[in-house]
Amino acid sequence: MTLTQLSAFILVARLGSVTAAAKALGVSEPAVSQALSALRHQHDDKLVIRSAGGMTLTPGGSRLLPIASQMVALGAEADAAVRAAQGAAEQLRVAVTDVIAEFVANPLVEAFNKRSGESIEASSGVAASKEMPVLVANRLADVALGPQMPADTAHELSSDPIFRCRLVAVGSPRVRHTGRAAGWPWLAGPAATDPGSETRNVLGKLRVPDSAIQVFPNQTAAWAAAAGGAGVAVAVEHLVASQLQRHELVVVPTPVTPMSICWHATTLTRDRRPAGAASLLHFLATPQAMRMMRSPGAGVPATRFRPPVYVTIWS
Amino acid sequence: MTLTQLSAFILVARLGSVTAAAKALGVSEPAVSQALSALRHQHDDKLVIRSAGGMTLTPGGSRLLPIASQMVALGAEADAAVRAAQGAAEQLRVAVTDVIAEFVANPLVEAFNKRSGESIEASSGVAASKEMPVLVANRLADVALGPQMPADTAHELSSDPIFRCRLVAVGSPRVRHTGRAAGWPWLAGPAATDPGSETRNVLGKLRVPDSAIQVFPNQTAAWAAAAGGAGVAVAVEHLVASQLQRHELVVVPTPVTPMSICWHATTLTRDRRPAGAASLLHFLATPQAMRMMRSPGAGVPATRFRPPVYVTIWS
DNA sequence: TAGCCGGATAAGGCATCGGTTATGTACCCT
DNA sequence: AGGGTACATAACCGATGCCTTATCCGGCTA
Repeated sequence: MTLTQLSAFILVARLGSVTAAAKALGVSEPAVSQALSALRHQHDDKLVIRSAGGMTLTPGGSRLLPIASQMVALGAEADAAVRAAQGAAEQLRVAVTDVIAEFVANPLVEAFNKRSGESIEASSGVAASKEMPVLVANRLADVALGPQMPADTAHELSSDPIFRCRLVAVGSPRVRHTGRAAGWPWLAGPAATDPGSETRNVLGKLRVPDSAIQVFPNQTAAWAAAAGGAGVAVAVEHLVASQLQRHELVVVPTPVTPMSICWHATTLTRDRRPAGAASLLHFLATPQAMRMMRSPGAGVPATRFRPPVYVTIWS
Repeated sequence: MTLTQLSAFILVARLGSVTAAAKALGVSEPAVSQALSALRHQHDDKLVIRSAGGMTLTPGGSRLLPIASQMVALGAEADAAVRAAQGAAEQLRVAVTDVIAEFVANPLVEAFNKRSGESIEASSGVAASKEMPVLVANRLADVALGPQMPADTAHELSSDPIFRCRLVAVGSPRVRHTGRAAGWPWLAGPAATDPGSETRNVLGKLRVPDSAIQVFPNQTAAWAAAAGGAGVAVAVEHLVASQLQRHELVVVPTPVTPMSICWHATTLTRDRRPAGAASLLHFLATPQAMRMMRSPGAGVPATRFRPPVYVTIWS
């Protein structure tokens, strides 16, 4: 499976014709046909089949197309990325958990970039807690912000505390939540799907069944739904401070909350840590960074906004 | 640049040693050394250099590593995806704008999947409005939900209205917004960075400068900040109904709002439309779907939640 | 300074890729 | 049924990929 073969397949799928694809690629028709044949043999699937109105995708082909597309796109991107890096700023990749991504990652990264001038360019990506040690150990991320990492067997990683806060359960002031917490309807952000997250930890300790958890596309939406009376949500206390103050939400006591937690920054051990990572760790200890972690939901200027990227690993 | 070469590079970067990488791959040391050499020549960058404590990445190499990683991972995924598709459900890819993704895409897709039994498996991805025609025309998405698409020159696409609603500006009831709208602080979700979105359209018509726009990671967060008095936000009226009713937000009049808009579903023209797409269009016209688009922010069960995926195109 | 270790390079062999031209075969359309 | 269009296959060939063994070179250490 080579990139040229995939390109041929993509064009056939997009244009609905082998000959058109060949013309687009500037090669003979059998060249494309053969590339297709190679892919078909390897995957043991026709991928595209003749039908009225051009070649159409088989189920297998329609799965392959987006993947192939991305691979080819990445191939082009690879070239550009390396070229752009010649004499460019050091790049710092920060993996963060879902909650941190939603509330503090963007302003934090933005401030760090501004502070370090043109020399470092940090960017953040969302990752599951369980993946973070792997991401950092394998150099796919330089720093991870999230729960404390278990001491690494090979002593390759170090986890430093950066911010202490409390987890609480919150609900609408107009609804009384009584009885066993496991029986309440629970509302959560994507963090609830991360087995290593503190949110998940709380739900687990309360023995809340999956069927009682409604997951929202982001944490703020879950809290808004809780304010509307739809159920109870796990929240980082200081991040809902304004809703608590305005009495849109109230704290609901449970057997395990309030719970003290501490965000940690995980990196390689000091000797093998890149300069940018060390610099970020230093920044995280400044009053400016503390202030940003404490005050939730500051936006970033339109020109600097980056949509969240989900980081993936390959095992 | 082949996948084997990239794999070799990845392992060298991760393990910090050519020989270790060779051992891991089960080949001789010159094999990986040579693969590395090929990449270095192609990109005209050393990528990894000898240094104390193993091979370390150059700036170029550190840009390449995540891309290479993803390519190799996708290579493995491709195989699995096609195999899994043999005799599996038809896959329907729905591209949606940011606002739709945040509020209605998940419940809608979930309900559609349930309704169509095991035969169709729909999934949604976020895309910029401008990219949607390209995504659909190139078979990278089967259906796009968003603003109306301009009539396609080649008459390949058709855009059908599915839901009519109103855009308003909202702010805190405790703050008076007077004077020119362009002077107010504006709070927005990622939609503000999509040049083709209705939100962007409103901000443009009001001549709000970029510097006056704070972008939040999601729309709900922007509204929460507006409720806190930080500024004014563009909102789809029925999606903030509950906040309006609870008087956390009030409508702020502007010269261009309230503005009537209409969400559209864009697909290939009927004759070349896949069966699943036709089925979804039909579903979108049902009262059940209408209800879901009208009532904002329903969560989905934990087991069915999918984090948002940003769809990209390759030109 | 000699020796060693780890990476780079050289040279050679086999397989595959990626292209060509020529030919076969399925399907649509009078 | 016949012709035309479009995809698949065959046969061939040069370039490259990918692996081997052998050798070279640059740093570190005894």
